[in-house]
Amino acid sequence: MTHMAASARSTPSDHAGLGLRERKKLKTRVAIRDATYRLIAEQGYDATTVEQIAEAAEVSPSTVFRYFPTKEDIVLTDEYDPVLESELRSRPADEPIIESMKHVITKALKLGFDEDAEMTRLRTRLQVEVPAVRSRMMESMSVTGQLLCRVLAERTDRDPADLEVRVYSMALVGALMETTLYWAEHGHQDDLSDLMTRTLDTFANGL
Amino acid sequence: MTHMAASARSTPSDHAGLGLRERKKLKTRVAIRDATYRLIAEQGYDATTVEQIAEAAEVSPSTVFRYFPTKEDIVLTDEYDPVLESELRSRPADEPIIESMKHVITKALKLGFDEDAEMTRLRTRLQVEVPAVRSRMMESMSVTGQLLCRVLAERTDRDPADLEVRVYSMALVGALMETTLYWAEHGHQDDLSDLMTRTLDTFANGL
DNA sequence: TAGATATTGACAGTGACTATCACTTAAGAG
DNA sequence: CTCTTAAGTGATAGTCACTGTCAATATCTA
Repeated sequence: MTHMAASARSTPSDHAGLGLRERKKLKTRVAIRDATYRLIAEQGYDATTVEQIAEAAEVSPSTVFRYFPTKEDIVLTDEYDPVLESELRSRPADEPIIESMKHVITKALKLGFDEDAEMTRLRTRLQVEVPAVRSRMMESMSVTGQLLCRVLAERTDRDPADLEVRVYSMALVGALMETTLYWAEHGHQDDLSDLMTRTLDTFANGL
Repeated sequence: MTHMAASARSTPSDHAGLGLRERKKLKTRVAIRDATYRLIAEQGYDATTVEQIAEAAEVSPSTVFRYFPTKEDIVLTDEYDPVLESELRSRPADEPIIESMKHVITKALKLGFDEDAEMTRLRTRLQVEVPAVRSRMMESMSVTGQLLCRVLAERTDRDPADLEVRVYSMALVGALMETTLYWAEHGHQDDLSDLMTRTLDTFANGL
């Protein structure tokens, strides 16, 4: 879901009664992400080195890479795919997929989005402006695509590895991603929910 | 079109009556690509450094980067987007887009593909196996997407920047790309034309 | 508290990519 | 044909993302 607009500063299931170790890890993770967003907002993406991020987050560069496999991932990583999946599964099984997506997306935007609109805007702006970030976002597409494959396969009683299921899923994910880019390219002026609705209608009915 | 299967060892409009300079450039370009494919086939993608490529192609590393912006581009770059565009435009304007795509793709596969099946297989295999290559391929999607936007906009008499046009185009390109991946993942055993036909049917009619 | 284990930082790489500059070589004018 | 101009090249020296290793430290468990 990185390619959509859901934000993710605080993880879905924040610090519960975890051990000290886990709590520290979470704190470090958040520290790195916050430092990254701050520095990038100040200096831009390319001008911000991992070393600077490490220093700002008060960890070593090694640690940064232990938490995030690549620099782009610091910006992009979120944990909303599982949420999306369970939300989709909670919709009636005979509802058309497009309808389900409309509901789920609208809900997701209402909830997760207002919560931290600033970061979502920065993130989507980077997706438009920084090739490396866009590229990584597109890779994340295939993960969400696989998720969709599973759900779709279940609903239509097919194999998730079927060509048809995979094609339909990736086409859909591609459509959603393009919508987010469109939104960001136009300065986040439109209402994203409206755009998504238009997208899903186009997807269902053709041009 | 990098994400599709069209190959491109010899450029479409090979060495005509170009000046000596142009001919040399073309030779260098081909030398770099051939060296790259050979080394990668022998040692794998990651184990092959740009330095090795430069040495094998008998140029300096600087020159390699003058010809190709990134290492992935050496593998991926092709020049078939313009061909695709003109072929698409040569179809009757009132033909459904999906039909046009079927014709154009089938034709492209028949022509450009048998010519150098070996390289096409290596290329698509790398798209599956090497994340960096897949990632770059996905970036090239958006270029082909824009191409499709132009053609579609013209046919349907809309603005190529319309959300609907963009969404439809990217969805279609995503579908085609997924098909190529599917083909490569299954060891290139299916007939790619058949797969593409199934894909376009799914795209037109839904799941 | 003692010992197993997880997490970290320091260090030393590798390799893709960039910028600069002098040098060679092809292209065009007279 | 030759001189000028500009294109193309190679060498060099960098930057920075990212990897691997190892010793030190912090947490957990018994």
